Amino acid sequence: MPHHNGQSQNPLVAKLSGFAPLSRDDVGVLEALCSKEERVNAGVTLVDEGTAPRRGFVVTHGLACRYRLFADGHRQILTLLIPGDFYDLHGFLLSVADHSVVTMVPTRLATIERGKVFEIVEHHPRIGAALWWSAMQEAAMLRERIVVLGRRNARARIAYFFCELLWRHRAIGLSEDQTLRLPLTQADIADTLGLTAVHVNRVLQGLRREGLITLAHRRLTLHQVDRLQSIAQLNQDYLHLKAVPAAVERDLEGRVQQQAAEPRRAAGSC
Amino acid sequence: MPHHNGQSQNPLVAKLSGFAPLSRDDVGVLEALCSKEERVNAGVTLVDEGTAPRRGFVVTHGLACRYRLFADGHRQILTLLIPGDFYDLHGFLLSVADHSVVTMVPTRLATIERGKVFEIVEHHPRIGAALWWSAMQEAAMLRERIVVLGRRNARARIAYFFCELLWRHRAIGLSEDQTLRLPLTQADIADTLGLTAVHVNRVLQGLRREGLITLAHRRLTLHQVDRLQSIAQLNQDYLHLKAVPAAVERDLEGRVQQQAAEPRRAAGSC
DNA sequence: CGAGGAATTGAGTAGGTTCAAGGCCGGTGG
DNA sequence: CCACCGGCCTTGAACCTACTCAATTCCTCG
Repeated sequence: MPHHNGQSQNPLVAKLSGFAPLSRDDVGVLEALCSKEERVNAGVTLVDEGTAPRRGFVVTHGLACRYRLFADGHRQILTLLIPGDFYDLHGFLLSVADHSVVTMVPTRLATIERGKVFEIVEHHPRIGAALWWSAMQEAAMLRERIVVLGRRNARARIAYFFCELLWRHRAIGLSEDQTLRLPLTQADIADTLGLTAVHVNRVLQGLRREGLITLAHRRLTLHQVDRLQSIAQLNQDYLHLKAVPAAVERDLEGRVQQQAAEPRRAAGSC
Repeated sequence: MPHHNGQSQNPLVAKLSGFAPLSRDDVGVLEALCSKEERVNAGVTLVDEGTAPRRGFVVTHGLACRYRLFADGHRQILTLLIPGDFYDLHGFLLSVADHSVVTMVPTRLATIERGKVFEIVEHHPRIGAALWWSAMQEAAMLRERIVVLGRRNARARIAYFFCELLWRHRAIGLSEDQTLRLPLTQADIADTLGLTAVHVNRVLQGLRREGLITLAHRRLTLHQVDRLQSIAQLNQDYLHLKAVPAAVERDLEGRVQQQAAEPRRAAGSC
């Protein structure tokens, strides 16, 4: 059972490998899925709230965000899309997008043909399982944001945000040590965390003064991750970014074998 | 093509019917799924953060909530589970629950056997599609909460919360007119919206004074839904609670037929 | 080198919290 | 049927976090 282990160059593979053990074949399929990259400038709207999105995509390089804009000019960033993250992977033809997506730096995408993912999942149950876990983790992150916005002050929100970013970047092999690329303005951070740019500025200065972070030239370094985690009141393992628990792996193997023995059975995943 | 239309007594059927047209057979399967009800008192912990949840369930009567508790005694309610809502329907053996679930009134549940849903979905693509849409709508609601907590004041948060509740209750046939059962304390509302009970109290008084709501004896009435929606800065149709767009129905029919013609194909759903 | 976005700083304000006390109401037991 | 009890709601006052508005400086990029 030849499973892929180390971190791939391909961020999608790296991310999904964290959720389920992928075979060499699985990896090939995912790499093929990302092969036709498209380059997009910074500030390009990929999905426009209120219109029907054309098709899904995977971010392979760069950075984008989902956001909502309001009449009064306020903005709320919902999630960042870093390499390996995707939008409407299943091509579910939303009639109307309830939020927009925009690139924040020059970015590369692989657009996904409608229906393609269903096909893949059918023949690659491990990919299906990984996508399921990925969706569950995404939901867990949304819930965590609700907690953060509902019950944490600015300092804790920012500490949380930085810790989350570090972990996500590590999961796709984009952060050796405690440093990562962060091409966000303070206004972007504010819009992510429900704060104002002015206040973000002041809190960042505090964190810098205490030697907890360095943030300059679009690079963020967390000097004391453990202290930041405690400021964020962060529950170490909420993120499901850890290796898939052994029980689940056994479960998956069971289903894979079942499928082999009984070809009609659906892959129990999408 | 005999599809079920009107609102069923069964809240799960009513809810899923809003997402995809269900056949008589589909409805029967869902009703069977909910047949073994279990009665639970108020204040019973169904899932305990930090432990492995035993199994998934559907709420058939009553009210529960997902929440997180903190060392300092603060609480954040993540989502309410009203009839028709479910927890871990797919029985995905989470190694550790990242939040707790507790009943808020005497409640009836149907517990779901592990693997059962995979089986059902395999043979009932319309149910699979409906569950997919349900999951997407749940994610949309989580995103909306992020917006509400990030960028709205207390008055708008509460107006939003009440509008959402009304719509959700209507979707399952639990609200004629503009009234619904709301057995929450002001502290519960505060914990849902990231506020304090004291402040919720003051804002509620304002809404009452303006004749916008009545909230007493565990019953909530919205007297001017349109005005409340505008206070909430609510985008009418974000909720995906509307009828499934025609395009998606066509798509579903396509896939259903495809499956009939080519039995090996997975149902593209779970 | 100039221009424009981003970061920084200051001062005043507001929305919401905190702490604390009192009143209401529903349910329970005598 | 009434009295009691505990949880919930209500009110007041002081405080504080974060916002707003505005001006200045710093960077970065062309």
